Amino acid sequence: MDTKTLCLAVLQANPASGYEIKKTLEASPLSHFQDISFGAIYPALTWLAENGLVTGNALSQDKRPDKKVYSLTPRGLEHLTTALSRPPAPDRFRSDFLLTLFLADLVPREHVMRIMEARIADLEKEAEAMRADDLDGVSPAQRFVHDFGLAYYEFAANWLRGNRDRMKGETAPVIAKTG
Amino acid sequence: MDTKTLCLAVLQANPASGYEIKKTLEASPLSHFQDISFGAIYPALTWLAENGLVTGNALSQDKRPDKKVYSLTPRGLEHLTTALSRPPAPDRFRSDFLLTLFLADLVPREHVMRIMEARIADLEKEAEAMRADDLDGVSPAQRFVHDFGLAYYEFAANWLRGNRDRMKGETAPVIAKTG
DNA sequence: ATTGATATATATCGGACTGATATACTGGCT
DNA sequence: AGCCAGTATATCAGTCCGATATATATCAAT
Repeated sequence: MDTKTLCLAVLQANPASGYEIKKTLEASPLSHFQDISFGAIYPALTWLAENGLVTGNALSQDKRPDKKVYSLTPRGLEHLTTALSRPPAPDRFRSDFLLTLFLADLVPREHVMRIMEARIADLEKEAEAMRADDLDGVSPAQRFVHDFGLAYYEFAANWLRGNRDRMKGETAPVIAKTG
Repeated sequence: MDTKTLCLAVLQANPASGYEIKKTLEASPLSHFQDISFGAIYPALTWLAENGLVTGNALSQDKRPDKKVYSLTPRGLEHLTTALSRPPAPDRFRSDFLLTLFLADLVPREHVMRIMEARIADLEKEAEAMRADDLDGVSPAQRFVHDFGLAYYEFAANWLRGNRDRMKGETAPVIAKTG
């Protein structure tokens, strides 16, 4: 989804500022499958406010920088549900790690095995963190997304652990030609 | 990786035109983890040629549009190996499908279950296609990436199949606040 | 006490990338 | 004859990321 829709998705649950939208998303199980940067959030919120999909209240805060808290309007909710009603785009899985493995013969094999170990450790750390997540008061839908994320990290870590020795030997790099 | 490096990665195996670079990547097991558009390839190739990382020969073809075939130079290979020697960026998993599941209460439940079935079917179709891949003459490194891709599709399809009934009931959507 | 790190908060901007579109020719199918 | 798919390059608007700037507050360590 684009940044606008993603902002609406977060605001649908609670009014929030741009900063809070990002932090909320990062704290949610959705963080493993969706991300947005500040550079995209602030222009998106301005656009959404100008077009009546959100309303913004500027809060002069006690001892903090000013905060602009945005709330979803009926039109914003309609935009969101319309977007969710369309068939979702295919998932996108981008991995520089697997690109490096694919071209493993161009770099020292120790380097390849080093990043392999590092990636396995990362995945296990991620899984460990998700197992520690507090799921009280979390809806079944959110739990479903959480559990899929956890299951993925466990799957990936286990698969790499069980297959890493296949990358120990020498190989001959070729990307097959088309036709 | 950026488009330039990805082009070099494909050219490292065989000289190719921009069009062929895209087709080659699409036919490779890497296609599940890396992608590039024509809009990025052609400017990248021009830059790479101007900076001596590739050499380009314009081929006036028999009965086809002209073709510019690019080859890797020693400097290009060096750029590629340097890029591969750096610790790879974290993987990125972007899923509008899981966003829709996360916000399942905002849309009719039948719609949710419909896209669930569709996604499971897609994943199984993808796995089926990969099982049919011809792996003769494919290097162990490429086979590794291929097998991980296949294992992922199988994992995802099986997990969703085993858990989809959890999405059948009603839920109450909330994205937890930070702090 | 002061430095440095971290957190809250918004904003802008260059560079990069996607997706759509334009152009142009070939070949096969109906 | 008409249409779609394939080969081939190129451009462009819209979008997004990552870095940077600005300003303030808190808290730990020196």
